[in-house]
This record gives sequence, structure tokens and C-alpha cells, in this order.
Amino acid sequence: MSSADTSQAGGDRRKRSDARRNAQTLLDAAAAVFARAGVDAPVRDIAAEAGVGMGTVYRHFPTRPDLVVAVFRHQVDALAATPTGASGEDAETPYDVLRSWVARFTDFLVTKHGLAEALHSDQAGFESLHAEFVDRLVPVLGQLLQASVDAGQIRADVRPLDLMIAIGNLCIGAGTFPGYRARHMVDVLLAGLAHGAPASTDGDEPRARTGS
Amino acid sequence: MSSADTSQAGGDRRKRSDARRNAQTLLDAAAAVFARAGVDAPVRDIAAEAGVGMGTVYRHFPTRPDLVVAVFRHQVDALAATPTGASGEDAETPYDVLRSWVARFTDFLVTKHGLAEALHSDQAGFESLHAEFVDRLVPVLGQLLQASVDAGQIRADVRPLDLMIAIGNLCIGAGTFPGYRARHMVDVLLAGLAHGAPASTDGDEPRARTGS
Amino acid sequence: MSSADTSQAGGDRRKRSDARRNAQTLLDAAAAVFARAGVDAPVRDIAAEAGVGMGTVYRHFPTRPDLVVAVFRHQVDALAATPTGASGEDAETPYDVLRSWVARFTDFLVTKHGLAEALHSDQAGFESLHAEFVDRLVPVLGQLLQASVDAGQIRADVRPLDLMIAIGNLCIGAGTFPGYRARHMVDVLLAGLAHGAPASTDGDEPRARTGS
Amino acid sequence: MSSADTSQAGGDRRKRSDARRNAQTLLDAAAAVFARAGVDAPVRDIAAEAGVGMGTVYRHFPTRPDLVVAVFRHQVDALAATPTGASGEDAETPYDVLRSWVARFTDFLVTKHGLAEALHSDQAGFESLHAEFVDRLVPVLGQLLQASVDAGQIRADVRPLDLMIAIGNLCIGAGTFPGYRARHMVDVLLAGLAHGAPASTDGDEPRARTGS
DNA sequence: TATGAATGAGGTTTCATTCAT
DNA sequence: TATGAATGAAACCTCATTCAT
Repeated sequence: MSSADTSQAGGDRRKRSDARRNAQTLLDAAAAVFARAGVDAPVRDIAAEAGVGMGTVYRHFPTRPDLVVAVFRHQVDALAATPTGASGEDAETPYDVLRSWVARFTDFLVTKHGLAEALHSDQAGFESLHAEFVDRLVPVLGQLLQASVDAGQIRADVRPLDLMIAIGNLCIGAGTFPGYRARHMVDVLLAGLAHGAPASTDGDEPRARTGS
Repeated sequence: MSSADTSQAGGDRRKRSDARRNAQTLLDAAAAVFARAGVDAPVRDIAAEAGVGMGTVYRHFPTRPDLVVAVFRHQVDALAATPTGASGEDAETPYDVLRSWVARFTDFLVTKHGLAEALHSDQAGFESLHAEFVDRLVPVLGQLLQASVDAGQIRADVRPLDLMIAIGNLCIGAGTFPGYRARHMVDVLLAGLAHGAPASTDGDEPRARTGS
Repeated sequence: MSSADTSQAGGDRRKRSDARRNAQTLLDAAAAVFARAGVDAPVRDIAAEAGVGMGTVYRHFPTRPDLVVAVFRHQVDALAATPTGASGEDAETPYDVLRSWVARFTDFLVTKHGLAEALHSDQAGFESLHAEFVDRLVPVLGQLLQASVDAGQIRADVRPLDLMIAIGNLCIGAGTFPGYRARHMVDVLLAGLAHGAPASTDGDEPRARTGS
Repeated sequence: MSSADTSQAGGDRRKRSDARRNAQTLLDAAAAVFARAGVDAPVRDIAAEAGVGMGTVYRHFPTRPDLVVAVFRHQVDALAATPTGASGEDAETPYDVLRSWVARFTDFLVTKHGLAEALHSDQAGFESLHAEFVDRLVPVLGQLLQASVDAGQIRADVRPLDLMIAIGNLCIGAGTFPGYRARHMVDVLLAGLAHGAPASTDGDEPRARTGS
């Protein structure tokens, strides 16, 4: 059947969409397996999860880093795509927006078990994964931070990269350690950000401060 | 027969010191290699680092978990040994003591690259490593936290285990990511702890407030 | 989707014959190596003998016992498949049939050097090899023995298991010890069986001849 | 103490006796371990069994074959030392003497589990063990056989080497296979020997033949 | 001389990756 | 194009053997 398709001009296009669907299937499968067994999981497992042969994995992602980066780029895209002040609610303070974005970032990391851990793999090719995160998300986070700083709602001595890594780190083990409450600790961290905010002169509620 | 006796008992005593030195060399080497290449580093590398044969590693630490646990127990011992309020300086508030202990914990983790990461290995046998940390350090941290809570210096909704894991996590990548300032983020986290202390109504210095 | 279906099912069928041939090659190679170097021969040697990589051995036979059992099961099948009184010559006495089967069993063991030895390996997994022989061949031998006993041609105090092991044992070293004539000794053993046959009075006393 | 001894002439002799006792201890230990775990048993186990260091094993038996041969030579000595017609009871026929010697041989092999198996090891150095058995025992067995043949009590077509190996083989697994009765099968083999004795002219009871 | 710690070769097994089908 | 069998490098671990004490 495949050969018949190939003989036609249109077959090519039909194949393409098939292949694309297949790539997506692979990304999902890889994400699932990475979450379950870490980024070093046997390729065979990923192929099995996707219900394809190992050769297919290699066809779509020639090297393992290619696959890994693809898996996470896919997910980073979703986060970076988010317009900074997305919701557009003007009642929100910059700090609120920051908190909201961080919450979504945290949810993301906590949900995709293994993702946070993966960011620290020193396997070959993971620099690119890293670059991905840094290049895409740090700017977003940078804007959010700056806005809050400008509003006098948070301290100014925390750099976007620091915060991004810190949040990522706090999410490690969220699904592994029974008692560990990653989200709660991220909250505490954000509270620490707010605390010591230059302008919290007259009151201590660091996260409130509506009037800029 | 007398000669036999001598050799049996004497041999025991004669060799011990050498063997012990060797075990220590191995622990150091393993710590270094774990830091450099993670806890899954080839045993061969550890042996090479220590300048001994692989067999020697196995003689001293029959299974890999044995070695790993030994490496970290050694280091945990040092931390747990610290008397809670050790320094005895009565000018310090509970929060000061907490900060000081956390700083030392942080220094420790940051210094021993790889240690923090190791705490998250899901390799067989690492449960014991975990238990080690939890069993030994969580109680210490628990006391420090409670004292600060009792002094009204920090919020009461953070559990010792949460904090320990969070600190450990924040230290991950300290030596790997060029720009990441782990110690700084731990500071922020502690600030977040202090912030929201029940009733720091009239001033923001979180560590003062004696009266509740 | 249709293409996916095809690849899934069709791939299965296309490769089978190759894989099967390979498995057979492995069995032969393993038999040869076991014969030459015993059942503990390095897997590497077996792979080399078969002209395949080591991984291939493990693909087909995940554990060593799997391979060993397969090698010998293959051979046992041939023996057990033999209909007891197969040849169907009705001129044969039960003892003749017994002798004939034993001769074939002996030939088999003697030919496949190392097989007899293998039956005594105490390596893990060889219980199954054992069971294989016992379960498959002892019943056959039991029938042959009983028939001869019933015909009064052999003594009744030898159990099938005894005989099977004894024959197997006598074949050990057949290919190793220059001067040892295993077949001859099996003959002597069978003569011993016949000897002392109660009272094959009227006929074909194989070699008993009670009344001189 | 040892150095003091060495300085004297007599010390040498005292040492010698110690060493000899030690060697004997080693032989016993090795025999026990070989029986328990086969001739490939770890040297360490033998040293442990003997209660000495591994170095001591190597001092007395520089190579493994040296030890193995020594262990069994020791035991072969006992068998070969037996005067052929030892007991000198004149009521016994040559066949009786043969049977009696074989029984002792069998007992020996059956008792020392692993010995029979060891004779078939193809490990380096075991040729010597073999030579040992062949050189020492085959002549003895040859005499016994010849006497029985001369007396017309057994067939003449079984060579001493054949018989020795056959008996040895029949003893394999005596301690391993639950149901296997090695002694019984040796009996059957001997019966086979007697049966068909060419010269059993006037009586067929092969073991009777009183008048030599 | 006896000890047992150290060595390191060698066997086992697992996967990443290639490639015939 | 997809498959999964085959490959072989690399890690593990176990002793036989050496040698400092």
C-alpha cells in the first residue's frame, strides 16, 4: 500500500502529514518515558511507548539530544508563547503577574515529572536543552521581574537566570519525595523575593502593594 | 602453634591502619568523582581517582550503594554532629542560628558538587542515602525551625523536610551553571521564611521581634 | 494509519524466517562450543562460533540457562519423539528394543560431546535441563524397561532414572579420554541388566541362559 | 619467634613439621571444599576452610593444579596402596576380590563428593590428576581383572582403563541426584562383566566358582 | 613464614546505534 | 519508509594471583 501511495504526487504530501503525526506521537511518548524513567531512558522504551520501531525514532531524531531537545522545546514553546501580561487584566500588579507566570511554570515542571531533573543532565547535547530554556524563558522572566522591581514590589538583587533555575530546582523531586511540597516552597521563595522590597516601607504585606 | 596465633591476631592489627587509610582515600576519591560525574560514575573511574585497582573498591564497599552511602554518611555525620544551638552565643536569635546552620549546610552542598544531585538518584540503594539525610538532618532542622517559630521570627507553615529538600535543591547546579548563585537563592528562600512571620507589625526586621 | 498497520504486522512476518535461521545457527554453535568447552563456555565464544555478536545471543536467549536448555531440549526432542517400539519390527523382543533405544541414546550422547557432562552442571538454570531429560526420557525408558521385565528378560531392580543417569554417565569422557570406549561399557551395563533375569525359560534369552 | 627458630639448626626441622601439618590441613580443607563446591572452588574458600591465609595456600601449592593433584594423589595413594589380593583370605575367588576392590573404590568416590566429577575437569593441570589415577590404579585394576579372566569368571573384552573410567563415571552425581543409586549401577555393571564370561563352562553363577 | 589487601583480567549483561529487509 | 535484529562498546563484578607487611 505504501508503494502505491509513493507512486503518486499526492502521496508525498499524505506521507508528510503521517510523518508529522508520527513525530508528535514520538514527542509525547518520549516526554512520558523521560518523566517515568529519566532522560537516559533506553531508546527502545521510547519506541515501545510510541508503538513504533526504534529505527523510526532515529529517523525523526537522528541523535538522542535531538529528541530530548525536541521534547522539551515543544513544551518550552508553550510557556514562552505566553504573552508576558497574558491575561490582560489590568487589576493585576506586576508582582501578581509574576506570581501567576511562576505558578504556571511551576505547575508545568511539577506536572511533567522528570523535566526539572532533565535540565541538569550533563549528558552530551543537553547544553542545547539548556540554551533552549535560558534563551526562551529567561527573557520573559526578566521582563516580569523588572516590572515588579520597577513597581517597587520586589528586591532588585535577583537575576532572571537565578530565579529560573531556582524555581526549576525547587520542583525537582516533586513527584518523587512523598512529603515534599514543591509548590509551597516556590511560594516561600517568591515571598522572599517580595520581602525586602525597597518600597515596603509602611507595611509588610509584600505581595499586595497595589498602588505602584 | 604459638607462631600461628601471633600471625592470626597480629596480622589483624598490623594491616588495619593501612586499610583504613585506603578506605578514606576511596571515600575522598568517590566524593570527587561523584561530584564530577554523578553518582552513576563508573567504578573504574573512582578506582582510578583513588589510584587503586577496581577490586579494592569492591573490597571496601561490596556494592555501589555501600560506597555511595558511605561517602555521604561521612559528610552527613559532620553536619548532624553540629549541636543545634552550638555556638552558644546568647546574642543570637533563633533565626540567626537557623540562618547560620543553613548557611553551613548550603556551603557544604555547594562545595561538594554533585552531592545535592545525588540526593535525587533513584538508583537502587539510594533510599538509604536518603534515609541518612532525612533521619539525621531533618530533626536538627526541625529544632531550628521550631525555635524560630516559637520566637515568632518565621512563618509556621514550612515543614523541616520541605525546607531541607528545598535547600538541597537550590544547591543543585551551583557548580554547573555559570551564572547561577545558589547561596543567594537560599538567602531569598530564608527571607521568604521570615517574611510573613505572624506579626511583625511595626517593623520589618524579621529576626528581632521577641514578643509574639 | 493504514500504513502503520501494515508495517506493524507485516514486519513481524517478514523477519521471522531470518531470525529463526539465526536461532538455529546459535543452537548449533552453542552445542559445538558446549561440547568443546563445557556448558560454562564464555558467551563470547558461542557468539564467535556462530559468527554473530554477543548481543544476538542474548536477544535469542536472554539468560544462559535459556540457551543451554534450548540447546539440549532441541536434542532431547529428537530422542523423546522416537516412538518407543518405533521400528515396528515385530521380530524384536522387548530387550532388543531396549538395546536399540539405548544404543541410539548412547550414540547421541557420545556424538554430542559435552552433553553428558552438561547434565551434571550445578549452574543455576540447569535444573530445567535436568527436568527436561528426566521428564521426557525417563518415561520412555521406563516403558522399555518394563516391557523387558515383563518378558522376563531383565532384572527388575533397576529403575528408569537409575539407568538413564548411568547411561549418561558412562558416556562422559567418550570424546575426551583417548582410550575410553563408552559404547562398550554401556553394552556391559546392559548385559548386567539382562544378567540375573529371573527366568526367561523358553526362548530368546538375550544373554542370560539360566540353565547352562 | 620465628626468627629465633630459624637461627638454630633444629628450628628448621621444627618448622618443617609445622609446615607439613599445615600442608595436611590444606589438603583436607581442599578436599572438603572440592567436594562441596567442585574443583573450581575459589582459592579463598579453601584458605578459609583451612583457617589460613590465601598466601599460605600458594606457598604450599604454587599453582592450582598442584593443589588439586595433591588432594587427590593423597587419596589415590590410599587406594593404590592396597595390596591387590590384600586380605589374603583364600576363600575368595578373583571375582570376589575384584568386587571387593571395586566396592571400596566406589565407596571412595561416592563418599568424596566431587571427586568423580573432578576427574573430568578439563582445567589446565588436570591431566596430571588424570595421569595420577590412571598410573596408579589402572595397574591394580588390571591385575584384578586379569585374575578374574584367568579364572574364567568374567569376560575378557573389558580393559582396565575402560572399567576404571566407567566406575568413576557411574559415581558421578551420587550425591547430587536425589534418586540415583550409583552403587547399585556399579553392581549392575559388574554383573555385566561377569555375564558372558567365556569360560563359565560348568556353572554359570559367576560369583560362585569356589575352586580357584 | 603467613597474611590478606590489592590488582586486573575476564566473564556477564545492557543498550545505543546501524542496517538489511 | 518503518522495522527490529544485529552489533559491539562499556559497565559490572568476581576471583586467581601477587606482594608489602
